[in-house]
Amino acid sequence: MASSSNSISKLKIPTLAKKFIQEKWQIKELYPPQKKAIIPVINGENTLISIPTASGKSLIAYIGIIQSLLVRNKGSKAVYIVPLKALAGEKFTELSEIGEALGLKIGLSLGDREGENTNIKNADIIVCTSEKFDSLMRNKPEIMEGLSIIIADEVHLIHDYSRGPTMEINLTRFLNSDSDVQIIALSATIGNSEDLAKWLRAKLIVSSWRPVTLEQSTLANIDLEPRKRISTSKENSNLPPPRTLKGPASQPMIAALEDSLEQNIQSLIFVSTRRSAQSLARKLSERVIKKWTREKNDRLNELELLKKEISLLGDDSSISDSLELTILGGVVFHHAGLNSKQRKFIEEAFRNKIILCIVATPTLASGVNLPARRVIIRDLKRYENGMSRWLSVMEVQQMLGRAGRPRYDSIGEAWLHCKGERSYENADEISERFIHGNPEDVTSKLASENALRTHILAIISAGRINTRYSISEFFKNTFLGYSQPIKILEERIEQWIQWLSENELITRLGCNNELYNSIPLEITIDENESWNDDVPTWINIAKDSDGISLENNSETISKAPKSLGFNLASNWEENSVQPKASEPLVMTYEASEFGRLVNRMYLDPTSGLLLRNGLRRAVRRVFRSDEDIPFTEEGLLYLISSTDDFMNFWWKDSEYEKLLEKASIIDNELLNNKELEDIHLSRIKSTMVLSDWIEEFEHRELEKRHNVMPGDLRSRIELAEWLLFSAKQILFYDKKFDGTYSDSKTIVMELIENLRKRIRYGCKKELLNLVTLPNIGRKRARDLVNLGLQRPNEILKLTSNDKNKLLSLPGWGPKLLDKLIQRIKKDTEIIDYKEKRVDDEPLPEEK
DNA sequence: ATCGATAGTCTCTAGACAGCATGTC
DNA sequence: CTAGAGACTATCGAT
Repeated sequence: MASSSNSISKLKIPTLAKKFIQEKWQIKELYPPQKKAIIPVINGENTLISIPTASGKSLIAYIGIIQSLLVRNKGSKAVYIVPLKALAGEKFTELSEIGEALGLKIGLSLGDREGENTNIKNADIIVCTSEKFDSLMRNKPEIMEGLSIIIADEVHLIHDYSRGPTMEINLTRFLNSDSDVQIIALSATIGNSEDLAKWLRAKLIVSSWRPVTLEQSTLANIDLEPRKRISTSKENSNLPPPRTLKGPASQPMIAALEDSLEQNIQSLIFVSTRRSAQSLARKLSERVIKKWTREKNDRLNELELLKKEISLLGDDSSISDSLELTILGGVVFHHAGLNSKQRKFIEEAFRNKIILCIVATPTLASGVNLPARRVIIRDLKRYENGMSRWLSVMEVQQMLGRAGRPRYDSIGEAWLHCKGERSYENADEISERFIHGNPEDVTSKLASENALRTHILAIISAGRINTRYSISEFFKNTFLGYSQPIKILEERIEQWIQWLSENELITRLGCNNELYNSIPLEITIDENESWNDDVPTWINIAKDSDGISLENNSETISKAPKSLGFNLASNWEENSVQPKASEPLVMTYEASEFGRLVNRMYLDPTSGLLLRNGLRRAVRRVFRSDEDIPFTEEGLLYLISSTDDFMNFWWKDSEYEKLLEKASIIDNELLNNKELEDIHLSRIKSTMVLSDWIEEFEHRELEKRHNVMPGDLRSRIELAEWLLFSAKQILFYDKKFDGTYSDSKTIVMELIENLRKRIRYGCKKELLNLVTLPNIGRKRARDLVNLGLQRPNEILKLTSNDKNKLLSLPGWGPKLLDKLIQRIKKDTEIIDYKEKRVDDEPLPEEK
C-alpha cells in the first residue's frame, strides 16, 4: 500500500513531517478528497475545502502549515482560527504534537480569563478563536507579522448572525491585492461553495466522500426506513430494507434505545430544548436501570462509580442531581446549562464507552469531536422568534456528521425522527429536505447594524484604512461586497460613519486632496446595479471639487462635495439614523481616544456609549450625593446588562410580579433609560441574579429563585467581568471629571473595581482578600471569615483550636490547610523582605 | 382510601465569542 | 408562512 499514489510517503513535504504523520499518527494514506486538496494547499494557493466532518480536513490544514513554515516561507507564522474555545484546545494539542516533532512553537490565544494565553509572541503557529484573531489584528498587529498562512476552520460560520461578520472581516484583511497570505478555509458542505471560493480567490475542493459509510434513515413512529447511503465508494448501494423497531409504537425513543442496547451501540440523540434533553435522559435511564437490574447486569456497578466521580464536578444544584440520577442508567443529558467540567466529563465517559447514550441540545453538534455509531435527531424543528421552524439542512448535517467513528465503525447510522399524524408522508418530505436536499447558501451578515458599526470603527481605529474611499474599497472585498450590490452597502457604511462621528467615536480630519490622484479614474460599475444617472458619478465630483484642503474644521466638511453618486436614504428602515449628507471620498477619519478605547475593549460602540453616559451620571450622582438618586451597585449591574454585549436572562411569566417589584425598588438607582417592559425586566432579572451571586447565594438557591443553571450563570459572570473592566477603563479615560470632580470619579471607579472582583468570585466585600488565595473560593473564604480572619497573614496566627475547628468543616483537610499556610508564609516573606535600594535614595533636589 | 391511567390545560423554548499596555485613588 | 413536549391537574375507575 505504501506505493499507492495516496501514500503519505509520496508527498512532497519535509521528510520529518512525513515520518511524524506516519509513525506518530499512524496515517499512511490520504483519503481521496485529501489527495485532491493537498495539491493547491502545498502549492500555496488559497483553498476552500468543503467536505463532511471527520473527513480529515485538519490534516490537510496541518500539512499546509508545515509546508508553508518549513519550506515555502521559512520562519513565517501560521494562524489556525477555530469557532469555539473548546476546539482551540483540541487543535492546540494536536499541533503541539506536530510542533514538538518538527521544532515549531505553538501558541494558544483566547479571550483571556484564566491563563489561556500561552506565549504567542514567539509562537510559530497560533491557535485562536475568530474574535481573538480579530482583536489581535486590531490591537496587536505586530504579533501577526510574518504571517504566511491562515486556516479558517468552519468558515460557514460566516452565515451566523452574531459571529459571522467577524470571520468575514478576518478573511477580508487578506484578500487585498498586496496580501501574500495563503488562506485555507475549511467548511462543512454548503450550497454556494463556488461563490465562497470565488470570493476567497481559492481553489475549491468539494466532496461528499466519508471515511465511514453513513446510512441515513427516517424514523416514523417505530418504522425505520433507510433512505440514502454515503459511502467511501458508491452512493445508494445496498440500502437495507426498512424494518420496524421492537418496542412501544408511541415511544420511538424507547424503542430506539432498546434497539441500541440489543446491538450494543452508543447513540447520540439531539433534541431541541434543555427540558426535553433532561426529561428524555431520565426516561431512558429509568428504562435501562429496570432492564439491567432485572438482568443483574454488572455495568450498573460501573455506572455507580461514574456517578460518584461526576458528583464531585458539579456545583450543588438540582441540575447536578438529575445528572447524577440519570448517569446511573448510562444515559445523560448534555446542554449549556451544565458547567464545563461536567460537559467534559460526559464527553470523555462517552468516548470510553461507559455511557450508552447522550441526549443533547445542539451544543454537541458543533463542539469537540465526539462521534457515535448512531445519531438520532428527535426534533427537526425548533422554536425561534415566536415560531417553530425547521432546522437548517446545514445544522442537521452537522449533527448527522457525528455518526460513525472513524477507525472503529464501518458504518454510522443517522435517524431522522418524523412526527405528526401523517408521519409517513412527513418522512418522505423530511427525506427530501434533509437527506436528499442541498444545504443552504451561506450569506453574509455583515450588513447588520452591530457588525457594521463595530467593524467600521475597528478599521478606522487601526489607522491604515482611514479615508471614505479606502473604507469602501475594503468593504468591496468582503463577502458582502462581493455578493451584494454596492449601493446598499455604501448607504449603510455612510450611515454608520456619520453615526460614529456624531457620537464622537471618530473625528473627521478633513479632505485630503492628495488622495485624488490615488483614486482610480475608471470605476467599474456592476451592470446589475442601478445607479442614479442624474447624479454625477462620485469620482467626477471628487475630481472636480478643488480647493479643499486637509483642514480640521467643520466648515470645510460642510462645503465638501457630495461624493458617492447616488441618492442616499432611499429606503431606510424606520428608526434608523439617516445619513444627512454624503461623505466626500477623500474625507479622512481618525478614531477618537474614546473610539480607540471602545475598539480595544472589543465593545460594540453602542455599549461603549451606553457605559460612558451611564458612568457620567454615576459621577454626578456621587458628587451631588442626593439620597433620591443614589449610585449603587445594582444601578451599575443594570447598566452593564443593558449593553448590546451582555446576554440577558429571559424571564418566565411566573417571575413577572417579582421582577416588577424589584424594578420599582431600584428604579431611582438606574443609570440608563428603560426600554420596553420585557427587555427592562430581563435586565432587572440579570441584575437580580448577579446581585444574588455576589451576596453569596448558593447555586441551588439561585436555581430556585431565578431558574438559572450553573452554565448560564458562569457565562454571565464572564460577561459582567469584562464589561465592568471596560466600564472602569472608559471612566478612567473620560477627562470630563478631572479636576474638581476627580474625587467623585475615583469613588465610582473604586466601586466598579470592587464590584468586578465580587462578581468574579461571587462574594461579599469582606472575602476579597482571601478568595485570591489558591484553592480558596468563596465558600472556604467564608469559613475563614467566620473564624474571625480577614487577611491572609492572619491565617498564620491560627490557634490549634481554631485549626481543628476549621478542619472539622466540610471541604477542609489537613493537606489543604498546610499548603495554604506554606503559601502565605512564602508570600509574606517576599513582602517583608525589604532590601535597601540605591534607586530609593532620593536625589538632592527631590521632594 | 389509594393508586394509576387518561385526558385536558398550561407553560415554555439552543448556543457562546470578546479585555488586562498605561495610571488614578 | 411553521409546534409540540413536558409538567401539572382533574377525573374516573380498578384494586
